[in-house]
Amino acid sequence: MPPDAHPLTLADIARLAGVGLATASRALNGAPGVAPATRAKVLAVAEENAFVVSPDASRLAGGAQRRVAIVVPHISRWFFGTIVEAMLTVFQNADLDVLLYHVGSEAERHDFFEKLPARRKVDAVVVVAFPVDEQERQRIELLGVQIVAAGGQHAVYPHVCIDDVNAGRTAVNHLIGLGHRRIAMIEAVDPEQPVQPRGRSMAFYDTMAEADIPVEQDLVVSTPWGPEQGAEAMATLLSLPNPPTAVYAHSDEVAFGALRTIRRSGLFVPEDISIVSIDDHPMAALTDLTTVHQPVREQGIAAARNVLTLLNGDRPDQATTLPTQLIVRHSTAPPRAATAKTGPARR
Amino acid sequence: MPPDAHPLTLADIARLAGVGLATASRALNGAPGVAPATRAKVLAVAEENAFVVSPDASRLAGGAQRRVAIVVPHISRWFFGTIVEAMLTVFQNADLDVLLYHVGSEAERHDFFEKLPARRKVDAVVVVAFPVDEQERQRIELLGVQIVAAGGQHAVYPHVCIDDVNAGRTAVNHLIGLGHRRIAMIEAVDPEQPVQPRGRSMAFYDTMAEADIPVEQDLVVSTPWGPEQGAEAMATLLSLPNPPTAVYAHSDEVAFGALRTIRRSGLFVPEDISIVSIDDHPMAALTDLTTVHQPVREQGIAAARNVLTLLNGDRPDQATTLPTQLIVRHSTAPPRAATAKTGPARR
DNA sequence: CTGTTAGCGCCTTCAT
DNA sequence: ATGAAGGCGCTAACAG
Repeated sequence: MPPDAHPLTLADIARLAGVGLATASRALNGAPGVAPATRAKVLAVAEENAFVVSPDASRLAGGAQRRVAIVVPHISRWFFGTIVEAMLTVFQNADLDVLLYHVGSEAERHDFFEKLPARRKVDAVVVVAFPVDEQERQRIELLGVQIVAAGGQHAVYPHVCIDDVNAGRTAVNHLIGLGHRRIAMIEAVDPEQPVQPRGRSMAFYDTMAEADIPVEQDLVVSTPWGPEQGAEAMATLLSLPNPPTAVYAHSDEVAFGALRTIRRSGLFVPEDISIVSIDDHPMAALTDLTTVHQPVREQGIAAARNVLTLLNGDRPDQATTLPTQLIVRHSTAPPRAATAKTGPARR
Repeated sequence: MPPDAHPLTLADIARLAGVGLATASRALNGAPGVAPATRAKVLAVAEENAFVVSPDASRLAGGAQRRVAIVVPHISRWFFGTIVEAMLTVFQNADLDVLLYHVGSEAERHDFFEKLPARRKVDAVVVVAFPVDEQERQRIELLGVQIVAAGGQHAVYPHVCIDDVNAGRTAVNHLIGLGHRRIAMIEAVDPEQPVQPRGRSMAFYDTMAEADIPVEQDLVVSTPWGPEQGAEAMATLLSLPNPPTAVYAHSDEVAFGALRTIRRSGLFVPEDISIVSIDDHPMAALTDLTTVHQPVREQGIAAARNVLTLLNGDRPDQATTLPTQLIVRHSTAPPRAATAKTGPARR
């Protein structure tokens, strides 16, 4: 069949199905008030001709657009890529088009909130792992656009995330349980973000306090996210007069860098130094890194479902917190018998 | 200022600027035939009110949509995420909206080519690293949608890629130059794709032939992409009666798995066995993996620029091949002196 | 150079 | 349950 250079319009479908324009529209949109037989006929004709309603015209005329926006900071990183991939799957199954916006910097993010709502390009927006300030949120919601968060922090709109504090506590407690006391933390920060999530850091201070272990400020080092940065941070830690026996890193990717530094220094993991982090990146298994697993795909799926619910007119759960789980591999062990620390060396 | 629940329209801007509707339209679109002063005035008013033309209405009325589609197989993987991130940056700077489609399976891909053109949702589509068959291409081009490829193979539409054969040859020659003869290949394939890129495999056979080294079929193993798969493939290789002294892997991620298997077997890299691959994944540096670097961001940027050129009415280069480069780290070394077992076991 | 006038493809009352 | 008519916000001829 010769491909028609001119895509069919709703009018064509209506004619082919032998019904009126309005009826065809109602049928395609699943609107009520169409005889089942009529609807089936229209749907069949549409199917045959690979016809899909034009989202552009549809929304111009006041309908929904079946289009959502995903706003993400660093899509090339595993966490973000995975969560986006999961959401895409859900959205595509629901026949929603996805507009992707990358907001690495403050400026880009400002730009996004400036331009998107201005034209109602989408029915909903999903922000991945970054905060939206109250002004931005109001601006966008006033325009009737729904907002949902994935993989971030608590918020006033529906969001799905993990409990960072809890994950961090699990990691640190694992180290403490092994008998470590000189525990360092490599804090990962995003220099581009005006406000940093604090959960994973708080977890450290809280857990240490509960165990009555004073934290030395030298043992806490902040660094931008990334393996190279993790490597440097670890170098700083190792150059201390009295280095730590264990390290808690905010993220696996930071830990990977730290691991390299440790090994290049001629030290062994976990014999000389233990390391634990959060995420369970695919490379963690290959590196034998003990870490706290977080369900990434699941967060994306849940967030996408929230959008579907919202678009469906229902109210999704305000907060969804997915469970994390400690995965013990071989990067952690009791500290070298310092003096007489008879820790319960399970594992 | 109280955000207007009703976004301004072109008519509003025209009125505020004291000009006619058409003039405002022309001014905003950079169309010719507008007095500089008038244009400035319109632009100023638009700026003040954060007004942006509605792509939906614009395209409905026959204008461009300033919207492009990116079609990508596995966005959660480093290569794809990075290339998409690069393209996004370029597109956002050009004020183009990006529609993202994930096509993991054949079915999804079919779906894409079925529905997208049907409604002219975009001005152009970029396919990332997967082939488009002739029928699909024609279908889409007949509808006036431009098509461009990134990170894939040669094609009839503008494409940017690396020379896979050349990259592979570089890798294999490195091994041969070191003195290896029992060289294995771990071939990565995508079970979902009907047709596999052959460049990296051909490179192996060609280079071996040129060096007059017969390739034993046992030393070639195919596996789906992925670290775990690479690990298994390596296990197969190691269980051979006469294992290879060097391995050429199609991709770093596969090599990572292979590395683990080797080390878990108690063997040392590169003393006992050398390994080289292609990509230069960020973890390659951390793993001391010798690899052939390919410029990923650059491929994305070039492809995006091609789209801009096309949208601008010009013809971009039909083929852009970006250079690759061997990065020698510490996963490759001359083979152990065949008989004597005098390994300098550094590390 | 600038304003006026048709639609673009669709959804929505409003009738029938 | 269905058809007819108006208009969504904008661009592309046309006039002036």
